This record gives sequence, structure tokens and C-alpha cells, in this order.
Amino acid sequence: MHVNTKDGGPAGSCIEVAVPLPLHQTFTYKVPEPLLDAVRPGMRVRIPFGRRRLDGYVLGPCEACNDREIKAVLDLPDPNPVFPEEMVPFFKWVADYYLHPVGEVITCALPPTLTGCDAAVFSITESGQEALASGSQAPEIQRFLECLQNGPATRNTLKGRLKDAFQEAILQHLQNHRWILKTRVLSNPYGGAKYERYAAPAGCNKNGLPLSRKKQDILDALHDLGDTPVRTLNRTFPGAARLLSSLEKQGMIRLFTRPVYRDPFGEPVAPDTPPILTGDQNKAAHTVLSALGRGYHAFLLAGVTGSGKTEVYLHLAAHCLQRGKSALVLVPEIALISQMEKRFRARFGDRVAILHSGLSKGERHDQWIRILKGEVRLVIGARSAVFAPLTHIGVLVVDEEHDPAYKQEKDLRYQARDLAVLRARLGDTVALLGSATPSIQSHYNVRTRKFIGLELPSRIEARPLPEVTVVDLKETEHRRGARRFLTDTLVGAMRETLEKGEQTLLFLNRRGFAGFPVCARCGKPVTCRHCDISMTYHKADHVHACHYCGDSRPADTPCRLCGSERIKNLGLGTEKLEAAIKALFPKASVARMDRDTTRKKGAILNLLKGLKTGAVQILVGTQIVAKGHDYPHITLVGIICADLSLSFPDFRASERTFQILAQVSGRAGRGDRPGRVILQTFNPNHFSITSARDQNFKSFYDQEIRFRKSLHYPPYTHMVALKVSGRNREAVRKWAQALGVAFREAEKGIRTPEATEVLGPIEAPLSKIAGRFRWQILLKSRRIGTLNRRISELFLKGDCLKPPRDIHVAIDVDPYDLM
DNA sequence: AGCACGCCGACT
DNA sequence: GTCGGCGTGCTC
Repeated sequence: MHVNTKDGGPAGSCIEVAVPLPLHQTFTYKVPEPLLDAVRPGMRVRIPFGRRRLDGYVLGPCEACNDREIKAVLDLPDPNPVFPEEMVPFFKWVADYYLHPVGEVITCALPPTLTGCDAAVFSITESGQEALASGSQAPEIQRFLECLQNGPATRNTLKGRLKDAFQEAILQHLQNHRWILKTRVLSNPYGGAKYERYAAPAGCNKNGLPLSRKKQDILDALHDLGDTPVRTLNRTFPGAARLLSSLEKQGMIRLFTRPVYRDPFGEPVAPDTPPILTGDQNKAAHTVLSALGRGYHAFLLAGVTGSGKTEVYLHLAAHCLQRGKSALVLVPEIALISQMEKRFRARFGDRVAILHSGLSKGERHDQWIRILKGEVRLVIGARSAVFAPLTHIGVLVVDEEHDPAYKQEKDLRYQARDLAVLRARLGDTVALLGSATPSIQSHYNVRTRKFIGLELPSRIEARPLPEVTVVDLKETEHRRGARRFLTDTLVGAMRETLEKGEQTLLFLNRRGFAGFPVCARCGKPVTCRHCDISMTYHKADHVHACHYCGDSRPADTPCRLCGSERIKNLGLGTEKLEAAIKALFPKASVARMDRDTTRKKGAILNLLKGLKTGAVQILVGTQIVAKGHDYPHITLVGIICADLSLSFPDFRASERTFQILAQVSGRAGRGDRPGRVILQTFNPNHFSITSARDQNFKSFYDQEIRFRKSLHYPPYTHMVALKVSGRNREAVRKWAQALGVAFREAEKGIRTPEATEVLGPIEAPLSKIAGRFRWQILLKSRRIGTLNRRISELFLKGDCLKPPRDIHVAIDVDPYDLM
């Protein structure tokens, strides 16, 4: 690497290295002479770090500082960079903006196969075996030793095996007693690339012996096919493996290994030809194309469901490829990737890579390498794909840009949609956000000229939008249980739909059997032991389950307060609704789609198949049904209770409600038949419900934006949430309050419009999740820069506030989840 | 994060 | 007296 100093002086030999640790600074290393030519930004370097060795990432050259000793790089583990140099500024920007260590940002971007940090491995010693055999130790110590009996394990493996029984102190204790031994490994255990054995014809028969029938068949096949994986041959010729080695000895064939890419794709897709774009599609595509190659531009494409946004994306991607550029398409969740992937593979064949967390480690590794090497220039993926190692990006597409799934809620808490726009800006290129129900934020950006607005106003083939009927749920106040929500209007419409041989979709945004089970004697809700949250009854397993931590216990567990075994279920979930519908329409076939029924791979596809063939007449589902899937035969959509998301203590509650209602309504009548929507609500006059009824985004936006402005919410301000959590309730409260005092103190006397407003600390609405107590502080400011600086000054830099070990403070910049 | 150093109480 | 508990600080 030519590491020139900034003033163009002589080449130096120092590099800036990010380490994969929670440290908010980078480190300087010398590069020894023999490695100097090979080192480039984006490479991993093996470095000494304190007493440890680990693999860091080269960010670029830097000047040596004289005030401390600089250590030298030990080795270069790979011949090539693991991410492109042009991503360095992107990573640095992300780290600064989200107040997250750069090294961890990079770790979170790379496939886990490339993020080898040094890991401690624990193994049992002989005296440990003796201690275990004697059985004289405390039970928790015995359990630790048992876990190590079948071989060494890392700290994480142990945590996985021991769950709550894992204690750092015990681990230490075992080491002190020399019962276990700690060693370190640097190489990552996943291997990365996959190799496969291949056979190829070689042509000569060394000893001239005649070949058996089977050998001849194999040979013929090889001559036809050329290089063939041994695995494939084994499938067509059972027992081929043996014959192959014999054939190799005879010199008839050559056996060798070759790196192969693991195939993450589903079934093959028949190629299609690009259709002629409609007038609107053409106009939108043309506007974006004319900006391509002319620097940074961001577009918001508002197109109602079924208006053909995907075709615009395909068109743009084709143009990018033609111009030697690449393209990135983000889709909110894995379930929707397969649809997008199919459309792209039909058009572009195997010139498409996919990236999402559902891939195996090996598959992710292979996709990453294919993209990194430039072998594929089209990438489709979920939010993490915003870090795809593409170079020369032409366009970054974010489909369904309003979807909250773009926000990552742990580790690095980023918004993939925002990062896609940022990558476009840093790469001087084009971002295209698409949605039928754009986010307030993006629409505001159009109003303020940060984005360029585009529209696809009509549905393809001019299908009419569905007719929406609002039903006031106060009408059925006198009824109980599920019947409360099965109003005469809805049931009548369902009956008509069934008689016409058409399909109904019922939407209820809550899983399980009942909203919340309560004790029939003392009235106490059944709550989760770890989360301070109402549990939900699941009839199929006869358990009460917590939807936050996943814990469950038998539904006949007595009330924790009074010990009564009589628990009654209030409210309604999809499971109970399904049962009620089955009772009401015993002859109809009813199916349910929610996280409980779609957990298994392929379950969604099966359900969709059932809808397509008409085997399912009524589909009951949670918000999963609102997302982009195409249901051609559904003509009636029933929204059981539109208000569920409205009562959330969150400034985006109205926005989410409007979006989900508009999206679900859009599911009606996509075929050649007109659709109908029955929208049931307790708040028929709430603006997010009336706007959804009229499919009127403008009216919704106008009212919502006024609310945001008057209460200083985004997009008029930036927010950062500090989320304090820990196992000790008092310690968490104390620390949250200390933080609050510190921030208020720092704000004293500052009276500019850029001042930071400190809200809280408050106990989080969900005050306990998975055994951890939670408090939070909200910071608001007109300028995100001021906000970031304040936080980093107050408790990221050197000598400031350091939370105690057992308390965790997560910094959530632009938070979505305020529960 | 992980590893040192350093300072206190209960054991041979 | 020292072994081992964990609080604090540093890693180019």
C-alpha cells in the first residue's frame, strides 16, 4: 500500500486499524517491510493487542504519532481485502452517527466467517475429571464440568448449553482450581470457503485393461459433462466413488478439489422477458435514469399496491448492469426476499446474489465473496444487505421503505433505509425508496426537497381500489368474547363472499388465543415472570406464552397471587378468532397465518399455495398478511380491530396504524374482481382510520405532520434513546437517574435552538424483559450533530461516566421502539 | 471484551 | 503470611 502522508510527503509505513472490540477509537500499527506492498485498506491484519492477538481491519494509512510506542503488524491472514476500500468512509460515518465502535460496525457488516476475533476455549483438565467423578462439588459446579466433558467449548457455547446457570464467577473459580484450562484460538471455526471433489476425463488407459460396464458408463458421462462434482456422479451412479478412484489409478480420469459456492436459491426460475413499461412506470424509470451518473439523488416512489414498482426496479437494474454499474435492492423481510429474488432471477439469471440472516454461515460467506470479487453486480437482501461489499453502485433501491423492519433493534441499532440513502450520498449515486404508504419522514423529505417525489398513481389494468366500510365496534358492546368482534356487517359480507366462491382475509394484529388471561378470582392478569407483561394463551399447546422472551408455562398453573386455578381469557388473538370462525362457518376451510404457523421453512409458501388453488376460503392472520404477498382471489378483507396499534405509547402509533390499515386494505381485489374492506374500530373518527378508509395519504400526512411539529417530534427533531438495563432493579433506576442528572447538568445555561431536551429518565413501558429491568432517557435536539457530541462527551470519551459492569446502556439513535 | 494490576478478607 | 475475591484502567 502506498501510504502517503497527507501533505504528499514520503511514503510512511503506519496504518490505522479498527479492532473488533467495543472500543470507540482506532489504533496505529507499523507495517513491517515485507508486508508493505501487500497491505491495503479493507484487509484484515493480525496484530498484538495488549497481551492478546487479534485480527483488526485496515482502514487506511496514517501518520505515526511520536508520543507512544507503536507495535508492528504480525501477519496478513488473507491475500485480499475482506471489504472494498470505498466502504471505509461509510463505516466511519455509521460509527460516528450511531455512536458505535467502528470495529464492531465492520464486524456486524461482514459474514461471521470473516470476523475471527480471538476466542477463549475452555477444556477440562485431569484434576477436573477427578473432581467431577468424585461428585463432591456443588451442583452448579458439577454442571459446568459436565458441559466440558465431551470436549472443549468457547464461552458462548457454554452460555448456550447452560442458559441461566452460566456464571462468569464459576468459570473463574474452575480455572483457579485448575479444573479447567483456558487456551485461545484465533482462526475462526467456520472455515469459510467450501471445497468439493471433482472428476474430469483424462483420457489414457495406462494398463490397457478393459473397463467394466459401470466404469464405461461413468466415463461416457464424464466425457459428455466435462468437470463434474463427485457428489453428482454418486447420485446418478450409486457407488461411483470407489470406481472413480480406480479409474484415476488407471489414468482415465483426474480427481481434484475445487472451491464451490453454496447455493442459497430455491427452485430454478423460468426466464422472462422485460415487458413494455406502462406510461407511469416509464415516466418514473426515466426520471431516475436521467439522474444516473450525475451524482447523488434520492427519489421516493409512491405507488399504490399493485402499481408495478418491482418492474421499475428491474428496469433500473438492467440499465445499471449495461453501464457497468451494480445495484442493491433492499426488501424488509426474509419472507419477501424470495418473491423479489424470483423476479430478478427470471430476468437476470445467476447474476443475482442474495444476503440475509436466514442464510447459513457458509452461504453468507459465499455470497459475500461473490459480490466482493465483482462476480455479481446485483444484490437483493434484507436490512443487513445495506453493507453488501458492492463497488460502483448505480442505484440503491429500498422497497416498502416505510417498513419498521428496516430498523435493527440490537447491537448496532441502525436504520437500513437511511443507510442506503447515505451510501448513495457517499458514493455520489442514486437511491430509490418505494412504498405504497411512504413514511412520514420520507414524505417530509420530498416536501423539503431533499428527495424527489415520483408517483405510480394507478393500479395495473386500472383495477379499482376496494370499497371500505367502517363499522363502529361500540355497536356490539353487549356481546362477549370473540362474538364481540364478529359484527353483523362482517359476518354478512363473509357469508356473501363464501356463497360467491370467493376468499376472505381477516386481519387481527395479535397472535395467540386471547388478548390476556386473567385470574377469575382475584382479577390479576397472568404475567410473565421475566418480563412484567401479560402472557397470551396458546390453545394448541395449552400454555401461556410470553411474546417478548418466549417463556411459556402450562395454562393450568395457578394464579401467582391467590392460587386460584380458574383463569379466564379476555380479548382476542388470531388463534381464538380462527376457532370462532370455524364454529360460525363449519363447512368453510379456514387457515391461519402468523408467526406461530409460519415458523417452519416453506410454511408460508404452502399457505399461499392453498390460497391460490382455492383450498383455503378464509385466511386469518396478523400483520404478516399485510406484507406484499399477492393474494389473487381475495375479494373481502375484514379488519377485526383497527385500534390495536393505536394505543401504543409511541409517537409513531398513528403512522403505523395508517400504514398497516392501508396495506391490508390493498390486499382486497387484486384479481379481476372488485374488492371490499370491512374496517372495524372503536375510534371511527380518528384521522388515521378515516384516512385509511379513504386511502388518502395526503390527508393523513397533513394531520400527522402538524402533530409532529407541535410536539417537536421527528422529522422536526432528532431523537436518541438511552436504554438502561440490568438485573438489579434499584441499580438500573439509580444509574438511569444519574445519567439524567448528568445530561441536565450539561444542558444548564444553553439556550440556543440547538439545545438538547432531556426527557425522563422514565421506567420503560415494558419495565422488565427477559429478567432485565429497563429504564430509558430520551434526548431531543434540532441538530443530530449536537446530540451525538453531547453523548460522546458525557460518556463515551475516556474519563467520563462509566456504567458499572452489571448495567448496560444501549444508545439508540433515531429510535423506533420506545417500549 | 479481556486481561492486568491492586487492594481487602479468610484460610493453610 | 498468601490465596483468591472483584473493582478499575488500558489496549497502538
